[in-house]
Amino acid sequence: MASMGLRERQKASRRERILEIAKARFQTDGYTATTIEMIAKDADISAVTVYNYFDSKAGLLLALVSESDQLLIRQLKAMIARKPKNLVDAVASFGQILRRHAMSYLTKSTWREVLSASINEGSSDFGRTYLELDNVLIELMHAMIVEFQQRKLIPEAVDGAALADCLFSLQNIRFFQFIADDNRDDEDIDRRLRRDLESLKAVFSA
Amino acid sequence: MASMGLRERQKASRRERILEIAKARFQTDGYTATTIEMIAKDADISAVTVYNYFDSKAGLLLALVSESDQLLIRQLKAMIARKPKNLVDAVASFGQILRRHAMSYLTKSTWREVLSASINEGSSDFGRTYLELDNVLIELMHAMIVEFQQRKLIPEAVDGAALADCLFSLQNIRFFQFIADDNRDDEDIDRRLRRDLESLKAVFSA
DNA sequence: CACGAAAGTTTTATGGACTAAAACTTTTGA
DNA sequence: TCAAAAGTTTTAGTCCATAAAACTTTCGTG
Repeated sequence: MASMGLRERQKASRRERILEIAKARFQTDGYTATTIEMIAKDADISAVTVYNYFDSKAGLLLALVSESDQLLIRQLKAMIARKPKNLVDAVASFGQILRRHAMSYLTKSTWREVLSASINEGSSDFGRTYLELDNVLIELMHAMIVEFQQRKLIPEAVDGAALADCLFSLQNIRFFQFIADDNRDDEDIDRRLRRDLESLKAVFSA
Repeated sequence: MASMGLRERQKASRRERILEIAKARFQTDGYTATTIEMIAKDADISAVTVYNYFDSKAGLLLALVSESDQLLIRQLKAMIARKPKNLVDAVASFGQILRRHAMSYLTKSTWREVLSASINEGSSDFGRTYLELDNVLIELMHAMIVEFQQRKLIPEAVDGAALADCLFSLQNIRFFQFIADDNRDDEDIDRRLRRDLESLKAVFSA
């Protein structure tokens, strides 16, 4: 924006610069091994200034994660546009896209930092950013369900928003479990999520 | 065990002593305000020795949490013995007991420390202890479902173990959300969990 | 354009979690 | 009784995070 004063422009560009440098560092040295001091030195600023822009080291990480969101959202939209045949497949694909996207971006260990910080700092910037992110995904799930309703594969009477929230949450806790355990692979979780949905179908269709 | 040598007995009693002292400190001063140094000083040992017994400050906290488990399990068993009328009520009660028990024991802020550490340290002692804890609860949920099947309220054909895992997980993520947000109260979550189950019933009964 | 206020940055100092290594003490078993 | 094993303490250090004071840059206004 040309309307910004010098101060504002400097602030924005410095923020970008910190993010770029942090990203490079995280990728080459890993999250835990890179220190705030390193990032500050690379950026020719003091460590305290980094804290001026980001709440915490994990906050810096989240800012990077949310950058990758646009891509994830596009992938999910593409999947929805492909009109999955049934709800189980749709939710399973949703989860799979999320997991694969996550793994293409960060290691499980680094994701654990993100998730753990997202719980611990519910009130901070970090927490809020993360919640927004989830809300976007819930919205997508909702859009998907509405499509199913339009195709008459789900009754109109069902509360789409409530269902979206619930199915997203179910998918999300399986994502947590995926991230928490290094020995659990994508297919493992896929099977489990499908089994979840089949079990629910089995109880509630009675 | 009388068969233990002096060394082993000392080790066990010192561990107990640290736990007791930590519990007292956490209760009077709160989790974040108490330092490992304080606990060590109270116990007349060095801070490093505390780390010799527990992986981390959060690990100390978890050891305390798991002490309270026996009570929780008894409450859940009592609820199951009361033969709830339907699955929705049963799962909702399950969640409610968990939340109330949690709140009677620690503040949300302290629970956030527990949960965030449980994700971050999936491999450590901490993570394993926490997983075991969840498994016990899943087993209880399973027992409850088996009862429902015996009472012919759920078809025999349903995979009880899978369903238990799924319903527990759903309940659990709502617990996470309860803990993550100071402004969300027990009833709030109760409504949401019921709505989840009703939505699922609505889709899958078609 | 000059000057004071506002915003932003750096320096300095501090606290606390956690780790590693070396020195020391106690227990144990032969 | 004595040496090895186990456990503890001291010491020293790294890093995250925060606070306060001093300093520099930008901005709006007369």
